[in-house]
Amino acid sequence: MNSLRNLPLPTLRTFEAAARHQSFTRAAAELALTDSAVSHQIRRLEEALGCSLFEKSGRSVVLSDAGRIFAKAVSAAMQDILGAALRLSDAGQVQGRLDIACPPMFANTWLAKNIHEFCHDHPAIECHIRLVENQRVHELSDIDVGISFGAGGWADRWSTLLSHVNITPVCSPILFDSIGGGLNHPSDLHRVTLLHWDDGSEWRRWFFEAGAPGADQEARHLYCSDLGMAIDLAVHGTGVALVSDTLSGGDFKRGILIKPFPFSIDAFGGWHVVCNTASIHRAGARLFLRWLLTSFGRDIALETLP
Amino acid sequence: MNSLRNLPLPTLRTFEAAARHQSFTRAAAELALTDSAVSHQIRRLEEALGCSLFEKSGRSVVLSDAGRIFAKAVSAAMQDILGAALRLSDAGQVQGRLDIACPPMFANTWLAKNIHEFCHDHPAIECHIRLVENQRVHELSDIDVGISFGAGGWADRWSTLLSHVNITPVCSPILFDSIGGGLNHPSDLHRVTLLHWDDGSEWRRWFFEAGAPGADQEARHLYCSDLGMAIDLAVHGTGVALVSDTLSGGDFKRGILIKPFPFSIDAFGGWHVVCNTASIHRAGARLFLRWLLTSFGRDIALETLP
DNA sequence: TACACAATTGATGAATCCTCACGCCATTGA
DNA sequence: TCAATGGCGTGAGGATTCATCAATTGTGTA
Repeated sequence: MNSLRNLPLPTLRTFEAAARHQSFTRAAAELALTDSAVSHQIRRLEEALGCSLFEKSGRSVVLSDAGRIFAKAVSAAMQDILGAALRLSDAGQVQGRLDIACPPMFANTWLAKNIHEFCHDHPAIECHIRLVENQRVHELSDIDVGISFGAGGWADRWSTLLSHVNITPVCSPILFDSIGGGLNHPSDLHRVTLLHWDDGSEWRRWFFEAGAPGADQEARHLYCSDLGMAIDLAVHGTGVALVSDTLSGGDFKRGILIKPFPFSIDAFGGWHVVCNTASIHRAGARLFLRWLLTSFGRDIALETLP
Repeated sequence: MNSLRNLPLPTLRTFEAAARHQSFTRAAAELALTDSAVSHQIRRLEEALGCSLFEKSGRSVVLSDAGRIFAKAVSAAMQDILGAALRLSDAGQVQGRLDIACPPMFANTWLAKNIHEFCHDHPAIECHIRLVENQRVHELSDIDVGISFGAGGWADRWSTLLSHVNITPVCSPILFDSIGGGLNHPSDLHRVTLLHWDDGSEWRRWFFEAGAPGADQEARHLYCSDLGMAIDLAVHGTGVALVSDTLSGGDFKRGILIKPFPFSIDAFGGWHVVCNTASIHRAGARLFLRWLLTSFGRDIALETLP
């Protein structure tokens, strides 16, 4: 070893984790690798260094003398590098363009209210927010991060849940009053227009959960591509929308919307954040994801980042 | 950047070199890469960190503020890791088997005399020396390092020159005296047996350099696979060998061999060390190469190590 | 004795990395 | 002013490295 020209650097990260955990399995879990990958890497490092870093003890491993010496240096060095990288982030040094896509609904109710925090922390990141149909978030290839309502698990992208949503029917007081006899039972909804912001499955689930027959025949249906639009329609008395009981909290307070039924159901979908696989290694996107997930109290989800 | 899970570590080595030289080209030269590779790596690192590390200044490049901060941390960290790796080497911690192949000649005249140094410095390395025909060094796949006489540039292996060799004809005094009229002119050699340790080209070259016609017709020829064997044959008066004027220095002093002609020629070949491409990343082999090259005063050659 | 756990191995497939060829821009010198 | 040169950037390709899978060994536990 006369220079580190030939030291396989990727193995150092793995070694550091393995040394810290004194276990290949736990290191693999931390790094989102297989046990096998860790084993291979340690072996490569051992060959490069020419000495064994671990010794088998029973069915686990412990650091050898050489391993202990090396682990000390490596973990300190890694810490320093990580520290320096973090300092760059925290100092607002991160720059560049960040393209975000989300449905208008999300922009209106959450992003518009909160994004200033992110912009303040990272003044050199130039955010471009594109308001697109919920479904279209997954079709765009020229965005870094997207927010979308759905069931999760989209192909070719990393994604994680931002928040579950409890949905309940909402309508304007005027509509409520205009219905003879009010809305006392789910089946009363068959006489009003049902506002959909999806393909209709959430309403179907709601009727199922409410123990009432579906409204396929009798009720009128109006479909729109955005949850916010559905709320707007509800506000204007066009019909009853099935929306989050918290996102439109302000409207409830102001008396613009009311909840005719006292219960909510967990929506089939939820708000998810998705990230382009190409962008996920870039600092700007990662910072945004971190901020978003932290804001939603989903710190655990951060650890699933590749 | 929340962890260094996603930091591409190989780029750090490149960045460190580029920052130190303030030049991609010089960094590329140091790391034996192309300019392009360096450029790509820096770009990848910049994307991961989210900030530009270099700024263009005219047709060269200088560290940005962020770059300077990061370079400081990275170079220190790399130094620490390198230092730790070196400490393992120097502490004789390097272990494992090392298979070395060389012709008997080299083993007899040099390796046997000097290998104890290496063994002393690295007691945990188990050296296995295999004496094989010169040519066979390049055929063996189960060796780490080989030493061989030849022109260099063997396929699929790393190799470098250990030392040039000046060759001159040698024979025993008895043979010399037995020739009527002695060996005064190159053409006198046509009356003796020429001892070859190669395919005959070195003798041909010698006759050419000496300005004498070749000896293809008249002289007797004896071929053997080892230079040392040729010397032994010369010592026993079998013929005249064309060998290094230094490797058999002891024999000259003891009067066992004499040099009939006062000049030497630079042999076409030279002693080379070759290294298996699989072994060249292993510490044991690298330490051996370093020791060998340093012993032969070929420190420059170390830098050509991949 | 069977089972679960941890690490290892070899082969295969995927991702990364490097190079090549070209392009760009700034400096140099005729 | 116009090549010529030197240093860096870019996109496509091919080679190396890396990670995974599936099977194996060896150790401890029920």
